[in-house]
Amino acid sequence: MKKYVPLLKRTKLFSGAGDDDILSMLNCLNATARAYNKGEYAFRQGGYIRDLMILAEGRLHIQKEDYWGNLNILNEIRPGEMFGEAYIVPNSGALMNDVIATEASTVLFFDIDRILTACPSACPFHTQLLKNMFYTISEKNKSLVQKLSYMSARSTREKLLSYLSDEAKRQNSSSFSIPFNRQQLADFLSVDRSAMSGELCKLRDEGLLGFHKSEFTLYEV
Amino acid sequence: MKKYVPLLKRTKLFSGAGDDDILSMLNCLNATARAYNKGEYAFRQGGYIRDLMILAEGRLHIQKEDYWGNLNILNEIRPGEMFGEAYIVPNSGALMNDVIATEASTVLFFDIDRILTACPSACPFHTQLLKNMFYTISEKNKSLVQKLSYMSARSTREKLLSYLSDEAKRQNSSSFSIPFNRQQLADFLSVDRSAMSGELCKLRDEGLLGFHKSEFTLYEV
DNA sequence: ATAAGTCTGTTGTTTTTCCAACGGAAAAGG
DNA sequence: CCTTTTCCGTTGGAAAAACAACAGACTTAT
Repeated sequence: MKKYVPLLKRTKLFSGAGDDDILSMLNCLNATARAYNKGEYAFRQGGYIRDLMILAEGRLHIQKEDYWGNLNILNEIRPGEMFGEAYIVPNSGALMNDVIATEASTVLFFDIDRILTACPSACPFHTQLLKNMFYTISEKNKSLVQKLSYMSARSTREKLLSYLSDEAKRQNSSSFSIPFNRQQLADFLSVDRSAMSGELCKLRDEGLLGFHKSEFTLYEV
Repeated sequence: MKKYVPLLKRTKLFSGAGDDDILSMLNCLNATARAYNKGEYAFRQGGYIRDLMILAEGRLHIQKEDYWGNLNILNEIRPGEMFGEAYIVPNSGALMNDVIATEASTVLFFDIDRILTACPSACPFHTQLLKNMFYTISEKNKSLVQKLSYMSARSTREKLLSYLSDEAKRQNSSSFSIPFNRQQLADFLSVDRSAMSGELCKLRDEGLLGFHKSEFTLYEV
């Protein structure tokens, strides 16, 4: 598990921890790792989760397929991100979504009960970890609300503009790249791909933005 | 603050606490209360929050108005529910939403720093409170994802069906009432009211459901 | 290098939603 | 009890999105 220490130091969950802190936490939290191939399902709808997870490397999509087979990407997980925290409440029921590795990925598992039940003496970092976990969930919560605000836009055009301008703000540059291809972006925003593609070109022709593949640039009007 | 103890005992945050626990926590967490009139804004976009809040009585809507004045209800808060947890992360920035009281409401405020920084001896319930808070946020997280799945439906019809069937499941009965009037439901699902109204009647005529005001009944097909 | 497969933009048709407006029913208020 | 306001269903025209299908550019695998 030692090789994950540099990564973990950069995660929000272990923010502020030293190497020693992390090593002792890994032990205290019963950390394990598991690798997934590209395209492999990490979890499926109907399954159960009893751990808190961090993506060490690769990329995961949390997605949902409805009764008629429409696919929707609910969220994208990048290295260092924590996930699964919504399902570790006792009796929270079965998973309602699929988690799929869109690249070869490695996931770290942490025993949730050991996180919430403090080990007073052994881990000096434990209190900070709790704080960090809380902050992380809060931020995720906020980003979910943010996505809800994209989704609540009435038109494809507004969805695109709100998502792209938020992304520009987030990356602190009017030029940025998004982690989706066209189909994935359409699934993320829950719109039709071809209609979205057309709308993107219309926005480009109107001079609001430019793009090449997944690289976008927003222009002042 | 004593009069809120019975309510707080029934909240998720204080689940499992005795009267004494709650009284000492109220003191430890610097709890205060504030009342809002019907229609009054509790918080406005651009403001800042430094407390964790619980709605004691009334009803709040978390809503967002976009540049062109379209109103969207992002969430509804009912008595006993915790809210504001997404904005208490240090440097999390200004509020992006409005919080409005749709009925005369009372809100309880708790000092977040006192929650996260344990007071070892004074409050025996503090550890459990942390656990409860974590569970609560997790559940909220989950319900946000659930709403995202309503929103990701491509048509008004599917949005209605997914929301109503989830609500039936949640209330454990095929007959149930929703906490929205038509306009609010339309805002919640981000669709046009009149179109939604028409779709509802179409669903009724097709025999999938029945309704009277905000009382709905789903029928097997 | 070639072939197979994927990604993206484009077009035309069909379907759905949005919007504005109206009237009746119900609720609220005096 | 009467007036005013809100709520809800309905309609028709305008606008937008969904859908299906296709062709060129680019990737990947052999």
